[in-house]
Amino acid sequence: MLTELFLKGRLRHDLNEEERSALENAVARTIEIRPRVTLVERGQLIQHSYYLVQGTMLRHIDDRRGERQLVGVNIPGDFVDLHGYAMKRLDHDVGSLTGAILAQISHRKITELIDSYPHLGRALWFSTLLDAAMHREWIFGLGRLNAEGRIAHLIAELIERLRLVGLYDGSVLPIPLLQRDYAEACGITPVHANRSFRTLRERGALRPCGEGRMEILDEELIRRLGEFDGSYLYGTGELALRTLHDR
Amino acid sequence: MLTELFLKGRLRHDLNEEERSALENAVARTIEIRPRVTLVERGQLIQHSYYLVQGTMLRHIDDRRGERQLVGVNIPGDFVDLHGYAMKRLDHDVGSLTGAILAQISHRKITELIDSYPHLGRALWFSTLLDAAMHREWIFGLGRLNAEGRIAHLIAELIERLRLVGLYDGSVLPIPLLQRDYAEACGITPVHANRSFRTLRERGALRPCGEGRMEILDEELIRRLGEFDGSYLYGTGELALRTLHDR
DNA sequence: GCACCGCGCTAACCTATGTGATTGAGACTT
DNA sequence: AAGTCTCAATCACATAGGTTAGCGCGGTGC
Repeated sequence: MLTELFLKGRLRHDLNEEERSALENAVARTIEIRPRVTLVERGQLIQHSYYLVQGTMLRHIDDRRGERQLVGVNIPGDFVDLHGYAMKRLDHDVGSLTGAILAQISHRKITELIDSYPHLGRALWFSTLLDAAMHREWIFGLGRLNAEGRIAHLIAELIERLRLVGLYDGSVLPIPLLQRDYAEACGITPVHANRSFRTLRERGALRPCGEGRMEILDEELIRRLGEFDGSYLYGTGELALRTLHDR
Repeated sequence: MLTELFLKGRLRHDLNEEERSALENAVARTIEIRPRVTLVERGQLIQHSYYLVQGTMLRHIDDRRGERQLVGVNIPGDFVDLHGYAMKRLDHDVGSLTGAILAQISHRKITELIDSYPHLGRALWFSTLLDAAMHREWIFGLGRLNAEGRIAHLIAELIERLRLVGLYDGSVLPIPLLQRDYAEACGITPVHANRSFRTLRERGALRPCGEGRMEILDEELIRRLGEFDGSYLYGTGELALRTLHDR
């Protein structure tokens, strides 16, 4: 099943079988793309959205000088541009970090899904609001943490999100971000990202383990340095749904 | 009419009379609150959302040490916590900057609205995605601009948003943010916010004009310093809807 | 086999921003 | 009238992070 990870660990148990298979059947086709290619460009009129089945995608805004600011990272189970459904044009670019497999769903189908399954509609809405919650947390990190904390926060978030969808093995962060990518996400220079990774290494928090991946040695420390509290991911914790969604 | 500013300058002409009056009739009551009070607290279970009729509201995340990071500013025409409809608990606090008037709409009513007027449902969704687009732009600003640029970007955004809803008179920014508020929004210290305002003043970009308000002397300069391009507000410009929304 | 290139890594130096303290104006209390 | 706040405005000093340059390693192309 392509969409089995959608909202996994979140509203999962709140989507019934009918809704889930309707979502599954809405997929027009799957596409496979290579690493570091652009999937959706800012400003382009879109009629489909993409659900990420495998791989990692990056979302970014570029400034005049071509400097890139990451505004989001997507992992399997995420829609990468569902907000494009209501917006029709994105304000940012979406591209692959690794090779990736995506399921394409037309906006027409999404309208049908929402009309037929109002609760699924709210789940789709919810998933775009999760993005917004992550954005807010990134704003917090950029505004209040130093470089080391920002990197730690990002890593802690990725670990937690991977864990929610069952893709974290407890030791290796399976996302091959370059130090440049961390720099572009954290609003620092690659040189300073390197410095920060050195101190993280020296503290025994993590170490590189080839192919751009990180071995996580002390997740608790990473969370502390990043002042990370994952409740904003609405998986577990104080913000998660504790009662059945109002259907 | 309470909700006349909702999506004004955006999808406005895309809401028909029936939808608009349905929204208007969904308002249970209006409340008035005083300056600098909390309206919705992080984590609290909510059953209503609030639409801002008058005044300015601030949304913020606080860290362990009580340091506050603003994650959004709301002006009349905005829902301040519509995302609470799908999330049930907010990941951040919402409070007033000035005295404010808000229209309360119960989540039950919102469900009815969406079920009866699918297009209005998408408009509501769209409005929460506008928030997300602003979040992304703030991430960009925090990541890529220096202190002066961040302040300029924030001011340029506020001007543009006020203009879209017809609340900008072309010269005074009618939002009495303190320098501390700018600092909390821009991830800098109040001392540095003060320095940055001095250089903005010296450049002839703006000047304070009492009650915490700013007189805008050179909007073009402010936009340039903040690398501001308002298309992400989906009002005018390359991202705005140019065709009728798919109903 | 050699040249190249991207990436991680480091050092020396410079600058933007943080820190801590002080001052004065205006509003509000008592 | 005196005391107390809060906020804008500074200053002197400390430091996180930017800049520029360079090195080595591994992959890739010729």
